[in-house]
Amino acid sequence: MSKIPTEAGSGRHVQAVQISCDILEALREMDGAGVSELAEALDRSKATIHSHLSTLAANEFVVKNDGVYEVSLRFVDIGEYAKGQVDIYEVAKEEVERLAEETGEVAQFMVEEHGRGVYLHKARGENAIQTASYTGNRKLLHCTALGKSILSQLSADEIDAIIARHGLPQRTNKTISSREELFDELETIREEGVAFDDEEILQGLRCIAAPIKHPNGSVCGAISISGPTSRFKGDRFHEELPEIVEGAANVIEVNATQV
Amino acid sequence: MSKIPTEAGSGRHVQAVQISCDILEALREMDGAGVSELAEALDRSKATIHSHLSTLAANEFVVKNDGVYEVSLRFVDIGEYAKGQVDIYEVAKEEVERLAEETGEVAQFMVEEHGRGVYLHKARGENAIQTASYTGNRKLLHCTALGKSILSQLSADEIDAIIARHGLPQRTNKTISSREELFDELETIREEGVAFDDEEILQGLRCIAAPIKHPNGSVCGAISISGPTSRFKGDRFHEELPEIVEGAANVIEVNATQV
DNA sequence: TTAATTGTTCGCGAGAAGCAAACGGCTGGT
DNA sequence: ACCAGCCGTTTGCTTCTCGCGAACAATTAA
Repeated sequence: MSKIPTEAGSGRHVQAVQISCDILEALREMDGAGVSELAEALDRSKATIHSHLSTLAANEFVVKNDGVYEVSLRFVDIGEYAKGQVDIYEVAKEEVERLAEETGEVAQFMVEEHGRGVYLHKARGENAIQTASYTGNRKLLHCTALGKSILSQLSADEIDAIIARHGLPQRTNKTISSREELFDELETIREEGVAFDDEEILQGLRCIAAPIKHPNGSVCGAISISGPTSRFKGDRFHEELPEIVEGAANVIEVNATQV
Repeated sequence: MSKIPTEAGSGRHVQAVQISCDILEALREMDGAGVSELAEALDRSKATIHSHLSTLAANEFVVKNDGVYEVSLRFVDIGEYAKGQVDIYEVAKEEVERLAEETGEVAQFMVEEHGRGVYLHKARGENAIQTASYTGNRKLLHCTALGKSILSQLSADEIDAIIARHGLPQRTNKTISSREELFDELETIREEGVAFDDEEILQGLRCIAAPIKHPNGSVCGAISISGPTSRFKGDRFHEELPEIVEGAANVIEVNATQV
């Protein structure tokens, strides 16, 4: 019933598939590449890379444009499908739009997968700042308000599994980087119902997030607003905005049950 | 230089990779599945499916939720990246939004890949009807106005390669389904600069599309508006709207060169 | 409790897949 | 124009992978 972050890759491993996965990752990293280039980067023979690329191309996962292989637009198709499979996606999207409009800031929606946070929607209000995150972007959970609000709803075992898998790497000097510190913070979040990010991922950026819960108590995502420290301070930061974000999360919870 | 639709999978084929591709496709088709289910569907042993799923999960291409495997949100990430790699994407997106606003109808943007058309953006105006297409959706080129306007800019060889690969299946009784008919139509499109779809893919649906060309003459996509026959008729259908669509295509061409 | 179904592990043999090397096409340099 | 070098593609060979069957757990149903 509960969503336990599955331990990665027990069972047997198919090497050939691993090579293709590496190729896809490299193609993305390198913004497209040729056979020799990939062979060099992955330390494999040209022949191997070539036959993998052929297979991936036949399945339309890569495409050859002007002699260089690139990841194909088929990922857009499957990605869009995967997004749609998240059952609160539509209502969350609507609420994110509304939240951005209401506050004039950046609003976002995140879900957890593989122990990481995945941004699924972002809307920009009138005064919205530029943020690096984009739809599909995967970030570690401990260093964002969205991530921490999701973590706050998981069991200690689940959290430990995530820490074991990804660690708690430091992003800025304010990033939480010890288990105790994190658990204390999560306790506070549970009490207040809202999570804050005070320049923990980027200097000058503050966020406020609230978890979105299933009727059965499990967490299915989080919603947030982000803005500059210059506008996110005082009562607005500690009272007004948190209330609005919490309200938005609540709206999603209510609307989701009606689907 | 020219973008010749590559003949699918010449070289050698990696069977193991093919199996994983089949699994991904099946998972999407079946909206998630278990090991036994997949083994049944793909006619493979449970052990094989299991080791593939392990590998795919370790690479975060699939995820196990409550005991069923599903395609993961990693596709959203890569898909978003792939979309961004299309160099006219941003300007086309803006223009699609503007076009929808101006006409009140559905506006869309498509590019070609693997001999198919891929919808990359859709915007809905005030009176927009519901259409089945969605971002990432892949459709054959011969049965939409968008697709035909792209085809109209390809060489006969390229078009023949696409026909050989995908055929010209009939969608409605008005769908173009012979090579000659298609080539005649494409000639007309080249003369007029705009393509029409008069219920060729769906009863009651009409579209107008225009190709978007690179300065070097190659086609890099198409833009369209769609609406019901009740509003798409007479002068509006034959004069006003085509002019607007062609103008939009032109705006994209001009803006794209500035990037 | 038993029975049935599903997920997971293991050993083994066939054949798949990765490598090296050679080939052909293209490009750029002189 | 020609050669040199690089890249993509193909082929044969050898090995080790990987797919299968079957046994073993784990989960659910009856």
